[in-house]
Amino acid sequence: MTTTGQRRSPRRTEALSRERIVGASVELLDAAGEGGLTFRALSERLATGPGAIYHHVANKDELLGAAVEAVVIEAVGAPGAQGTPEDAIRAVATGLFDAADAHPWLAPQLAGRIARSQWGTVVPRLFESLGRQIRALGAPEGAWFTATSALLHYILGAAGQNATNTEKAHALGPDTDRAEFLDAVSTAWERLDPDDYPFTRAVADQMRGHDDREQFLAGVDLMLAGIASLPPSGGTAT
Amino acid sequence: MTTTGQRRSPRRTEALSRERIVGASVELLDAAGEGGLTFRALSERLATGPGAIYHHVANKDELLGAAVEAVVIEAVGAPGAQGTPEDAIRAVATGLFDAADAHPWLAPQLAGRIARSQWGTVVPRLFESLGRQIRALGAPEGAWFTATSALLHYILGAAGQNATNTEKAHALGPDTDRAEFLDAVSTAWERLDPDDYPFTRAVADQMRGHDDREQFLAGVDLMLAGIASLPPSGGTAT
DNA sequence: ACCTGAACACCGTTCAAGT
DNA sequence: ACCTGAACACCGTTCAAGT
Repeated sequence: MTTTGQRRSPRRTEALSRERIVGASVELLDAAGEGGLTFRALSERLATGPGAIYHHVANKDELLGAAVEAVVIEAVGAPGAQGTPEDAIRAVATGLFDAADAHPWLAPQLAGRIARSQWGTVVPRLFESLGRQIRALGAPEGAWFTATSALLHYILGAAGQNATNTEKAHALGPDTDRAEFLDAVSTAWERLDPDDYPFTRAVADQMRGHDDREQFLAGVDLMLAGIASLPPSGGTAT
Repeated sequence: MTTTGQRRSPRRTEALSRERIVGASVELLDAAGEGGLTFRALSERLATGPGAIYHHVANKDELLGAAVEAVVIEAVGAPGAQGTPEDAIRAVATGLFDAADAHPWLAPQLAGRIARSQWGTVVPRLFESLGRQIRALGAPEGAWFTATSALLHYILGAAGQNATNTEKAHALGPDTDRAEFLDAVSTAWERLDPDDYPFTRAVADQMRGHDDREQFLAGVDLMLAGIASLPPSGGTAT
């Protein structure tokens, strides 16, 4: 009957909750990569035993999925995008691009989950927000599904690749920046066998000195151009 | 080089080799999924101890990478494609599509490896064979890299998704075929909240009764249309 | 109801010892 | 050089026991 709330207050500093567990998981993943997320490391960080976590989360796969969702939802947020459909699509794309860059474990995780159709709530969300804009763009109805999933696959794939470039550049040493790393990659490409890899060699120089974000958005625009070029209706004849 | 040679024949049924190990790994992955590949299960199948494998393979990650490569190389094979560049691209695409369908672990593995830039020898190979055709298509040089990686990301993403559909359909029971499974998915989509998911609901009906391979190739054609619509040169202005 | 933490059934990997 | 297989240092997960 003392103090403010007179319900027996928890003695522990903070009660365990799914939210707190997911938050700590994201921190662990950011700090130590995918291998860093362990029920033991997690329970130590939360000052409990490993078994306690199972009261809030079914298993590790669900926990990883929840971490993915938390990060993606924070990144793309509310649909409140203004401007043209193209702008709205670019906003979703850059949101994922930046999130993948900030959380290097994100893109491989998300790509793997999509490939396994473990969609959770986040894939339908992304699909929906991209698809609405494709519809607004006036794409023929028969192409909606194809165009939306092509766009989503590209965004995730390219965002992930960029994130890994960042990571590998850092791994080469704190002084090494992206440009230096990309230069190393394109030099390696230029050393490929001219008979087996003529195209890759020809393209190697394009990697050098190109802004990744710009390259990424050029890819998005390429897809938009493809969509815009579709005949106005009934593409999927049978 | 078979038994004919009279060099002291090994007493064991067959000497261990990287090739045999990779072959057994693919069998294990096909039979029991990604979790089925274990150094213990593998060594049992090969009638050795787990330690023996390390004489031919550095670690599990390399082993998985080798399994991916073996399957992909068998699928897309030699570049000897004839016909138009479009046909050659479709040949690579359907090769990967079928391989992903036959080996459900392939697409998630490959997607994850690309996202982590663990390219091995197979990603450059795919990149090269797709890129050559994009060049042959007359795409502007500034778009080669972007167009090729967009195409590769789409192919892997969509092929993986299809493979999972096959798997999940089988999991529902041997009698359940794809059409039945896709029907269940689109019914679920139609039950989504009309306020939050208007687009996904609108698209749900398209899933029903559509041939997956056809849908997949429609996506490839969409990308080709985007590439064809590019201005003839110097797209990447700065 | 929630938490504890020892215990279980596995892993990948190593390494002395064999041939 | 190649193989053996016990041993090591981990995992995710469970579960009796506590509060």
